[in-house]
Amino acid sequence: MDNLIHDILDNDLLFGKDKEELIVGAYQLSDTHIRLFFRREGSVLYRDDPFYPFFFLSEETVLSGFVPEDKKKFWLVRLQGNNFYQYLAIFSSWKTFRAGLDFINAKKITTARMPGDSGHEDESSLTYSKGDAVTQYFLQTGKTLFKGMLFDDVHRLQLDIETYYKPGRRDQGKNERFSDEIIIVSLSDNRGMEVVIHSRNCSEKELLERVVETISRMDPDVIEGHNIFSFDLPYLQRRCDQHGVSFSIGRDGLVPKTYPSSIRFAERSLDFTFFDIPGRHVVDTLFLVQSYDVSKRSLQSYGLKAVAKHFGFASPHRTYIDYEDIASTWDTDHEKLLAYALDDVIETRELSGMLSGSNFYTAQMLPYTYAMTSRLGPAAKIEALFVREYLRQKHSLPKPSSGQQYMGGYTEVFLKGILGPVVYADVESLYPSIMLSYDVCPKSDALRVFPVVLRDLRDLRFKAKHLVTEYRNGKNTALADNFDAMQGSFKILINAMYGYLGFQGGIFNDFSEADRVTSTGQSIARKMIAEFESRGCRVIEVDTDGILFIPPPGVTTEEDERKLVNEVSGRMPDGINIGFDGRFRKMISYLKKNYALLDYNNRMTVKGSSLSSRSNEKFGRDFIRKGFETLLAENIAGLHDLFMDYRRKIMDHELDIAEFSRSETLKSTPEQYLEDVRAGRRAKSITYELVLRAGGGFSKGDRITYYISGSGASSSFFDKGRLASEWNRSKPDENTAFYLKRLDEHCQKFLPFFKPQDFSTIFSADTLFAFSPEGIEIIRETRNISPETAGNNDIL
DNA sequence: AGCTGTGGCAGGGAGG
DNA sequence: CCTCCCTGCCAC
Repeated sequence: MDNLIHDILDNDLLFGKDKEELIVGAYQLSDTHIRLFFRREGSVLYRDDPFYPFFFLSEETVLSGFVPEDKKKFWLVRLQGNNFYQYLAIFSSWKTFRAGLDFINAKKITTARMPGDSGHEDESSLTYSKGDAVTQYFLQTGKTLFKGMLFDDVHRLQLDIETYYKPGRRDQGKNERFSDEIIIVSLSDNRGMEVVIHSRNCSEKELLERVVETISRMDPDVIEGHNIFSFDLPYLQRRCDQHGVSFSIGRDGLVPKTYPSSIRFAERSLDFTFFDIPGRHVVDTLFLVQSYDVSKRSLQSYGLKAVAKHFGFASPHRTYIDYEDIASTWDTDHEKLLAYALDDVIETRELSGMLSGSNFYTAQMLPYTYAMTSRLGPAAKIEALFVREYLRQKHSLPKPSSGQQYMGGYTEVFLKGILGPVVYADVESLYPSIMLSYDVCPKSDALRVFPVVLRDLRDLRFKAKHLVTEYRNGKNTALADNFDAMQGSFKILINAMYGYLGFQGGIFNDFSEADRVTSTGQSIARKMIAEFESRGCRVIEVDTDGILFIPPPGVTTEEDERKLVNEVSGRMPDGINIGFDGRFRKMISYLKKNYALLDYNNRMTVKGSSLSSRSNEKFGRDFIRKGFETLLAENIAGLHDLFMDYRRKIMDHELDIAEFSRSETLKSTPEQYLEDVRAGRRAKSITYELVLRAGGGFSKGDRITYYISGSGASSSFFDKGRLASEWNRSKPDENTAFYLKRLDEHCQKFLPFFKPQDFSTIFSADTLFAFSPEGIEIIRETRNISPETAGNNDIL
């Protein structure tokens, strides 16, 4: 158990099919044998067998911990995958894959189960075939795990297509979208190859043939693209079909298999068609970006160009062409379009290089392929680590417990208003630290794997981080980056372990342990508050593991502040450390989880859904931001001017569609929405009504950008939505009354900082008298009276 | 086909 | 008007 993770790294456990009687997992024991785990009558048995595709029964072993009469207590592994044979033919690298093939050929094995078999009939009903079919099937199902390899050593190819867009056609709906011709396919790889194949001098059919030939010749391990599952691959496949070109981009000339799949990012989920390319892994960088944004929440758009700019690897000489202009650019300046297409794949390469590394190293720890790992959520990965260790120790697995978690983080605002100076301190890795220091372990974890995995992951991360520093100092950037990606993969798993405890479907879930983690977190937060207060700090806000406070008068320099934080950190329980995490000149404290911070370089950051949300109109976000800056500068006349400026722009239709449109993500299918509305399960909504009226062309996961049209501030607007693309600058029909109402709603954010009378003077257009800030005072500080605090006051 | 958690705010439809 | 409830988005 000491070397759990290393053991995991050295063995391949692969999951099988989720059916009643069959194989639930397998190790690759050696080049010639695998160990198969299978279940029968409630228990898990295993046997060691010669290599797939043949296996013979040897002795069966019952796993420990299983109580046959107590079926409720133990359950067998919850399985993944759609065809366990597919998973059995997974090898550590393409080299061992070839060795397996040679093994089959050397032994002259001529029978195998064929693709399409459901795989769970009894032996007598199996379909066997001869000769080449074995080889074919072997290849068809083959995947590599990249055990022990460095990310840089794997051959990754990036792919992007451009189509000749005929205006008006795409808007007809999804079914029409394959009618455009492919004019450019750009390819690059991580070994410096960059090519653009285009149809300037050849037919589309010849273009497609060259693409298939090029990919086969390059023979990459991984194919990457931005939105590749929903656009590039299905498009290429469709056009190949139409031209009678074999879409054989898999290894050994095999064609991809497709099946519908879906992926979830926090609260949103989206459907896509998964492309399983034999012998290769497909990675969609759009998924990587969205997954990244779940924790960072820093991206405005998930489009390739926007992301490249955000991360700072967009070339300053990069060619930009609007979507609608692709066809005309192709006609007038095709060299420019070729440059544009090449920039796309180069940016995809950069993006993947930055975000893929941690998935790559996670895959080396898990019984999932690299492509699978890059699409899986964190809970599945955690569970896989546990299941793998249980099967290795030949122990049966528990069943998920039912119930729910009751507690979460502690959040409180003590002071509101305009405050400063401010220090931000936070408990380092609060939940993982608690789980380690307070010996948290699910009650169903009979082997007590949970704390061991957590500790090992932490130690491994520490070692990996150490290596990053070492290689950075030694100027070995490539190796440093690799180890940075590796420590990142450990970090993701460490942070996911708490969430897993409260996960309904987790077989090792334990809601009371999850509650123990959060309630311990709450008392640590309270202790932290008390310690800072007793040193003369005035606490502004606490949220879960972080605290914002005004240091006492004597503490003025950063050094003083750090010393203070250190002192409090020393007073915390063993294993719990508080770190200094920033200092600010001023802060606007508005509500829980909603505030603005002004640093010592006078840069302001705004946090919270009520102050800066992507679902708000851009003009509203700008108004609040500028308003807060003005407020921090205590410029009252400036606030009034700002309000008047926006009011005039709205009334004179001076705002551009980008400033007053709103965007929302479709979280269910339009059909599901209709169904729910009919059943009275949900109310009507502008976005879905809009999509239904547009008649197709939109699906789950799409972002709808719309505005409110018409006139009059009626009480409901669900039928007044228009797509942003329908807006006409020369005939602006946005609903002025609605947007003035929205402006007023945004003004409400400034209400707490003024007396009611002053507030209405500043944010009104009364022209009877010229506006004067005379006599208006900013309310600098309000003590927040929460129910809890109010109770304490009564006692006092 | 696969799935990490709670806490908090805003907006809008529905119905009294 | 108001409250209730749902959805969407965000902090941690």
